[in-house]
Amino acid sequence: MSHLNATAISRFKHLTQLHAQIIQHSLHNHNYWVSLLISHCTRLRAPPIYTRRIFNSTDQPNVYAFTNMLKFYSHIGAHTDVITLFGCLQISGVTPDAFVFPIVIKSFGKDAIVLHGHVLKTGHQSDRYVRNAIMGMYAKYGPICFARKLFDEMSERMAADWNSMISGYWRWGKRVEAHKLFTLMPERNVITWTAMITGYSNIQDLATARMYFDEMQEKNVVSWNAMLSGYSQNGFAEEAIELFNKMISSNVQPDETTWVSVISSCSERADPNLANSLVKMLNEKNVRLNSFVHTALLDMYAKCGNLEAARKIFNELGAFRNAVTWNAMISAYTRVGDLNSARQLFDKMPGKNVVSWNSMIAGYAQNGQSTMAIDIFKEMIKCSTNIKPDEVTMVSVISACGHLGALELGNWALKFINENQINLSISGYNSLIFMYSKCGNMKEAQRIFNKMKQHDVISFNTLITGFAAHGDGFSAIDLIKKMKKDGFQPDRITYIGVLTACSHSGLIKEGEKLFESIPTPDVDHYACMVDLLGRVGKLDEAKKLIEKMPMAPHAGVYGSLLNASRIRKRIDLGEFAANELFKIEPQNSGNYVLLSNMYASMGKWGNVERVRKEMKVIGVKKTTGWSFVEYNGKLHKFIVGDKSHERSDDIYKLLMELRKKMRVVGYNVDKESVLRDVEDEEKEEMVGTHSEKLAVCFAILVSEKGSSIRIVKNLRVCWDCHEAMKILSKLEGREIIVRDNNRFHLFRDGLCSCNDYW
DNA sequence: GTAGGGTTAG
Repeated sequence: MSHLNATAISRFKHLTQLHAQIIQHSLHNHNYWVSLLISHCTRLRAPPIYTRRIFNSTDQPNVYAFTNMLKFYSHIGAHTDVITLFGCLQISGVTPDAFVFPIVIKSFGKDAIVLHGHVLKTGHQSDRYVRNAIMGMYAKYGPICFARKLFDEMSERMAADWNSMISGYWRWGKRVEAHKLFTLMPERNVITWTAMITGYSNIQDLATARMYFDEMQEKNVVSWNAMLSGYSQNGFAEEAIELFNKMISSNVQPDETTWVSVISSCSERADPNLANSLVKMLNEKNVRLNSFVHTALLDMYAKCGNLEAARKIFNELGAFRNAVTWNAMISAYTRVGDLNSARQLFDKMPGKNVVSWNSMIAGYAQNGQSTMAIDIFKEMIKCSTNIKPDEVTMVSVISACGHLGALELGNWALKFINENQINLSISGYNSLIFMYSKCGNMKEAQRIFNKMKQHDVISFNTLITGFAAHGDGFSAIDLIKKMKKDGFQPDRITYIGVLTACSHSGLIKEGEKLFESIPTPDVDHYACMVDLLGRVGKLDEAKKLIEKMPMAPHAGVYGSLLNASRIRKRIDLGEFAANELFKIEPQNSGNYVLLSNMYASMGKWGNVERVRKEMKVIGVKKTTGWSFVEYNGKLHKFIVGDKSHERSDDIYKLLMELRKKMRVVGYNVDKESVLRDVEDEEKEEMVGTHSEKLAVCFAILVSEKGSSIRIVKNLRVCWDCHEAMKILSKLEGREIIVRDNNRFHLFRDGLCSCNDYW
């Protein structure tokens, strides 16, 4: 045994050399050699199974063997193995020494609190490292005041004690205390400074972080990485890349962590050229890449639009794939709208975590598949008991409910949030504001807004857009005033919202004043102004504004003019606008329909016919409209000509009855076309979609008498059905609320709340 | 044996 040489082992660079030694020598009951070999396994990153076999080869491991094995597990982050092995240690009757506790405390995480008493009993608290570990545990997991108490009780402190305390304060958001300790600390080291950089980065104060970075005397690669990741995680991609270049020219060798940060900044920029140059550098330097770097690269390729390269990395990673790798690939697919590929991966993925579910839910929600988003959320809470939805999940779900106008579902989701004590941040509350606005409940939307302790620009924009959809111009104007008073700078969305609100309430003076106040109005703001002028009947001014625009008008500009021309029956301008639209977007059927509706509303059926023929020649297909009603927590969807709904027969029967009833009260059914035969698809197609009639009938069938009827539809409420809803509201004696893409129309007693058809 | 830096989802 004597020729097994400790110095020789410490020079080994490869596991195979170690392996040869182990085979040559019988290691039974030789704890010294076992401990030594395990410590080299740690150094050489040996596989856990291999290392454990060495440990197991001794019948009675002593405290050194245990310590080194624990160290090995701790080093690779196998915390459950540390905990189990510590259990073995206690059972085997070996007395743990002071060396064991810091390792074990770290792996126990917040449960290490149970070890505190243990330590006191064994008297190990006199050991400075054990003391530091206990204090660090309280600093990390709280209560932070316990950590401070231990800190104050220390007669002499190591730098590590100060550093643990400082980063503990940062972790608990106590900037002032962290800073105070920093100034009090007698001998600050590189770790102290790095902790300050990270602290300020995490509260998004990059300027101060950079101040500390520039001021520190001695920097190592970790300090550079701290600054770099501060930039990259807060969206300062330019700064990150600049700092990285500086790092290279300062001759600091980047490590894997560096690459991860830089690559992720490059992903954010989505710049393929930059991506290529980074990959070139990686190849030149011939660096070892771990799975973090690979995943970052995968994400970078995906965000730069190279899905094949991303998938190639994914495939090549094979057994080295982890949950993050899978998630990155899944969202790569959802990002481009390839939900099928995303779903395929998702279904195959082992060990899904909350991010996997969130990616899939958000993927559906952002690609217009709100119903699917909610379905998969239901599946999530049904089949995975160990994965809890978090705020991100709920933001997607709530926003999906908003898009659907599904109030019952939205309330259910909110109840879920409360019952599961999910904390909401600003964006969580913003999604609630969005949902209630979209569901027509502005009171609740406002209540949530007022309840929020902090707002951001999006909070204001969401509520303003809600007011706009409800035609509440005054509230929108009040809100932009409050916004400025609170010190928020309105952005382009804010102005679009307020202008739209003015437009929907006919506030021409206020709108014009606001338009003047926009620092750099863009094409969308011009479109809003054209819409506003059009709605108040100043169509010629609208056309003049278009001619004066400093940029090329887009479809929205002419669309507004066309719509106004239709309402005001200005054939000349309508035809002008329509012709421009046909040039810009020849395949958009909506424009043809608008034009033909204009003709129809003036009884010019010949022209209607002409447009219809033109559509056929060009090959434009009218997109089918759908409407739905939320009933009993379920969404009931209706499409013209589709009779698959279970109550279909009753619905059509009711439609006939209503038609009779109308004749009795004196409406000309054919003229008003309210209940025109839905089988007449050709005419149906020309004058607009009437799926909402089916939806209304369903709602009449299932809802209580006297209650209001709420419908969501995916196309603009057209002239025809607008009239139909007015009449129906009178006939039925109740409110009908229709939400088309972003407008609310409240029909009551034969009138509509909106200003479209004055 | 202690303290500081990393990839994915809204």
